[in-house]
Amino acid sequence: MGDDMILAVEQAVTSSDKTFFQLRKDIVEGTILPGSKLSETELSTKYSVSRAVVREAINRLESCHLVERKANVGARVVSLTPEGLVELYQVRESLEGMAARLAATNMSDEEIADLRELLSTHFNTVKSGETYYQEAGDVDFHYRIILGSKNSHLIAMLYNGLYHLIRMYRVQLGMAGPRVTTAFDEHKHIVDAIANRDPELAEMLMRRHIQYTCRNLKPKLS
Amino acid sequence: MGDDMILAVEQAVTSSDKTFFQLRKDIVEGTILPGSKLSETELSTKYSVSRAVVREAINRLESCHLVERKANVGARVVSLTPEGLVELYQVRESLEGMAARLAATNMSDEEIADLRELLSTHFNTVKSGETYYQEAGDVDFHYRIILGSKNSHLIAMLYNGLYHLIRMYRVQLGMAGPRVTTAFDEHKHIVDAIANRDPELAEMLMRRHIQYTCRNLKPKLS
DNA sequence: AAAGCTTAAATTGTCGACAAAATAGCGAAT
DNA sequence: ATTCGCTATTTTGTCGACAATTTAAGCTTT
Repeated sequence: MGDDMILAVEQAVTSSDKTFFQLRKDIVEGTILPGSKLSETELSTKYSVSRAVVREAINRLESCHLVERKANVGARVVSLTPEGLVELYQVRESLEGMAARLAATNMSDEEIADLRELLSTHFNTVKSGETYYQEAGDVDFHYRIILGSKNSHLIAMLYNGLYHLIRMYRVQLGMAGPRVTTAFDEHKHIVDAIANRDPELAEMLMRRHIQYTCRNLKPKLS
Repeated sequence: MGDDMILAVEQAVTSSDKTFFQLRKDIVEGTILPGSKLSETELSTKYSVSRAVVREAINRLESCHLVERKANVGARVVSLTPEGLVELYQVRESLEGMAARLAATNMSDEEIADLRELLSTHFNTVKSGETYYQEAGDVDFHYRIILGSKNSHLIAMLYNGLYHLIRMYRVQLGMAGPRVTTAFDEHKHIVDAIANRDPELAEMLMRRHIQYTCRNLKPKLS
């Protein structure tokens, strides 16, 4: 079970899809470095596809904010900056706060029970010292709450839009920090608020949680 | 001076840009009806461009959430539903609330003064009965605060992503409601909070303002 | 030696044609 | 008459080639 379980729902039907997924993976995981140029001809020979599908893939990457393109010039992988990280987490705080708020109303009792179970599983694996579950568990937790909001725009913006960029920052900063146990407590309080059907509190706790995460990541980049 | 002054910064350099802008305008303003199919060949003959540029334009429209595309099937203009409107305004409340919060910190004194001036101009034109400034004035107000956040992600998501869809709903619902004066008061309070450098209050007032707007729009669609 | 212009190479933008998939239409069987 | 299956048509996906723009190189000039 890898850390890309959240991608399971995406299935590549067309050749352009495959190229898009591959390119996104290479960018997010650092195989293609931030700031590097994406040559259409070069990539088309590398992946053995036409330039048209590479173009389409690059366009989609631009929509994810993973590459920047200038007309008649070309596309480059985005550069990671401390300011960019802060801006990204401000948006994330806003959207995931709203997601938690909505989840407190829209998640079913069963979904909440599943979330609790995930949390306890996560807790046991972390306690037994297997830290490599850490990021996957965290992503899964947040993802379920986003889905629990039942808001398709929210889901699309976070999942198709920002999460890959966030992960790219995480990878470049050398994975997660050491604040596993505190993050676990924060997650638990958020679930409690959702289970108590308290939208205000759920939003506030989620926003604080993300603020803490940002403060934890920020010093690593500068 | 039309209601598309906010688009002034966008300039079409490539043929695909023009097609994208044209298509977006036709969809947002209702020339192409919600739910209708977008045939690539048909559009390519209609706009006298190649199918490739139409494809690229449609892909961009999909990123704006204005069309939905299924592989090997085609693209359709999104359908407008009451649930979709609510979801859209939930996201908008979240993002613009954050924009107001950030604007309270990041807007310069000069920008705030300009905003105040815009508001008084708006007030005078409304008082003199020229209601056709209404929507443009409202959009301009919100747009300046979004820019004032100085957060590029926020700006991109709202401006390139959601505002056209919001406008599409507004057009389909027969333009704005009659709550001009109350909205003006709300705008004024928001500017006051920003001028007082009070992020918490600015966010809260903006969120309430958008909630009211949504409640005002909602009964028209069902 | 440095700056500016001219020309050559490389890259992106656009186009028409072919391949693959899905839809529509027709006919046969129940 | 309806359903199932087959064929034909339409539509999307992919490809290679050409056009337009940008970038790089070389030359001239000061």
